[in-house]
Amino acid sequence: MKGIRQLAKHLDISIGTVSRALNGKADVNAETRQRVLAAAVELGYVANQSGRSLRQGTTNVIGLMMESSKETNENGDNFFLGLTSGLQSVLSRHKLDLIMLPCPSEEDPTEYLQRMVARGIVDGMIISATQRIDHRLDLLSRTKIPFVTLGRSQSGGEYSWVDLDFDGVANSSVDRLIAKGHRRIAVAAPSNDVNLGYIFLDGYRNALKRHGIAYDPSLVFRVKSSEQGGYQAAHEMLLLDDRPTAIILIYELMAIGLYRRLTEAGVIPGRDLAVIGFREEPRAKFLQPTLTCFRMSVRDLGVELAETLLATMPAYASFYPKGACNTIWPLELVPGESDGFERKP
Amino acid sequence: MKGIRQLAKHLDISIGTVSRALNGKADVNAETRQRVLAAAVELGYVANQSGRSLRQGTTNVIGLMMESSKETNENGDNFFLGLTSGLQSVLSRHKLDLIMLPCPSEEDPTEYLQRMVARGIVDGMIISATQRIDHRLDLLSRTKIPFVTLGRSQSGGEYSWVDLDFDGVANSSVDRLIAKGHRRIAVAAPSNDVNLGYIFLDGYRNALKRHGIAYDPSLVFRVKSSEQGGYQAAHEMLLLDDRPTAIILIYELMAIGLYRRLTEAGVIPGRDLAVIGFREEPRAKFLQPTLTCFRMSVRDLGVELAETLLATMPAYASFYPKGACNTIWPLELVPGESDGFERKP
DNA sequence: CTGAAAGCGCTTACAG
DNA sequence: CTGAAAGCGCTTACAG
Repeated sequence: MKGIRQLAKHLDISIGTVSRALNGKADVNAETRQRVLAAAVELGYVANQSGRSLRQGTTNVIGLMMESSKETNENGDNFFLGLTSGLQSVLSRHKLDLIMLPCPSEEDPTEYLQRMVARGIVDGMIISATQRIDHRLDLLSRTKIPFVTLGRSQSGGEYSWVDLDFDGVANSSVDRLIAKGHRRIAVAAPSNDVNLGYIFLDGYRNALKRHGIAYDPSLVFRVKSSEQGGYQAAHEMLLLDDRPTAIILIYELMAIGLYRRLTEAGVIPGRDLAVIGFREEPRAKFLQPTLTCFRMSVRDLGVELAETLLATMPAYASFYPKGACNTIWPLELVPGESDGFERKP
Repeated sequence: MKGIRQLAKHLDISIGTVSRALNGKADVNAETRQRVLAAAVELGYVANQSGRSLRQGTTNVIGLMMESSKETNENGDNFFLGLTSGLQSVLSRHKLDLIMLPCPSEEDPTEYLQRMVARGIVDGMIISATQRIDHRLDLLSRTKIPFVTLGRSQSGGEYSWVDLDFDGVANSSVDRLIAKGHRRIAVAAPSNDVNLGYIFLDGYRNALKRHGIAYDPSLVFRVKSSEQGGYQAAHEMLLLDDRPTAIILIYELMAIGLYRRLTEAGVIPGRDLAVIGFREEPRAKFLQPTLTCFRMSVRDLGVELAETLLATMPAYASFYPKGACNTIWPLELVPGESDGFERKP
């Protein structure tokens, strides 16, 4: 005999009372509750999750799906570890636990998610790195499991999401560069189908149009979201006959590789080429000249994501009355020296 | 009605047969099995995990505990993301899933682990960043849940572990520096109670003794395992009257901060000070002069960890006959320019 | 080869 | 305030 039965026997009361005492139900004698609580600590009893879940239909666990692609791994993206801190600060208020579900790169993400959801180990899901077409969202909508995404998508119908303000970054970058006299402004965008690339490029094209500058596809470098991708973008740019005078990067680590390739070619950022990076990143802090980039709090983003998710879960919605919602997460420009020069006409 | 009951009704057979067919039991008519499998796919049926776990007493899930300290987050340690790839490649052979359990920094790690284990959501645990005294290991030993650690500890009694060869790194670093004429060799070691610091320092002291050099405590800088820690170590070193001529770092990102502080002071690595870094790291690749460091495959380490864990689990031990074991994981020296000069006597 | 039944550990109406 | 009992969804001896 083990579990709650053993504890009940040890206390010589019924398992029902033990359960009620442990779960903080009101209709338990104060003294009984104390005895139960004390015995639970003494014997190290914690309710078996499978038993609870089966009975209650909930697990009190929120899942964060991560695609651990080779690319992500090698570049050491600290984004997820930062997010968890903010997520947990909210979830812990409600005694919810966070688990990270790393999808193997060989496995189809939708099938992996399907399996995880069907097994019933989570009450809600957080999905990141949304693709433009992302069947995971269709799956979650169909299954009716509460979820929130970090990033928009064309899939999944109506749902709650939080996304970075890529449009804002594109606009303020272009405006800033044009104010300094630039007309040929390049972009290094992700080569995969992640949705943020599309949003950013839309913003970029609109911003150019606003300034009456024609869109030139040869100035859009589609590269990996990595340091290597930045190197590649610089490499391709240097091969152009009519080089751009400025470049905007859409991934934080690109700047490192870009600087390296530029340095090899004797092109100095901030003097020969204006560079605006994406998210401010500790690893890019050492760059010389300092990088103009955008600041945001990853932890606060985690808070926002968690609250948005809970708002869609019936059991917690009363705490977060905003309900289902879509949030554009702002980024703040941090001026550096990398785009500090005026372009002479 | 839902779950297996619904599926059985749809097929007009008993739930027992459905279960046996789905679980690949031998005593099922081939045609029946086909029908069941087809229907499961069609209706998107996957067995509820809580139901299975409760009945079987296993969850087919392996947990990887991570302490998401602020320090780790901000430094973007890609180590864990790299590990998961290797871990999963082994676990997936046995249809085991990996989940990452991020312990909030506010919470006591042992209590967090206790809760996760008692809930019964994992069949086995992987513990990293072992402390010299680490109550998590005592807990796991007591609970008799299969586990493996990345890193040794004085706690927990007999158990399986894999650990990097810190002693080897210390020895070959010291030997190498001494061969180049250095006598005053400093070390930047972690300031927290993580066990690897102790092991490394033991190796360092023994290596010095082997060469007849007295141990000088003022040459051991205890700093954070981060870029900032490297900066701090360099800073403290520069304040010394009798400066060392060489320094060994025990964390990969320290090199970045160290270089920065040295550069600020006009001290050139590889000319004025010999530097040996720890693990080879993409983010430190850009350093000039190139860093002498040690190479290892994080993915293969994950493979080793997973196989070591499975060897201790009765259900899988037959596949990994090595049984419980302790492995010292080798690192290979990668010569760079940072310690390339001969020290003049 | 299949079905009927027990039971994994819990929580929660229900009765007292 | 407490106990007895049902039942969450599954797997697995057991009987046929």
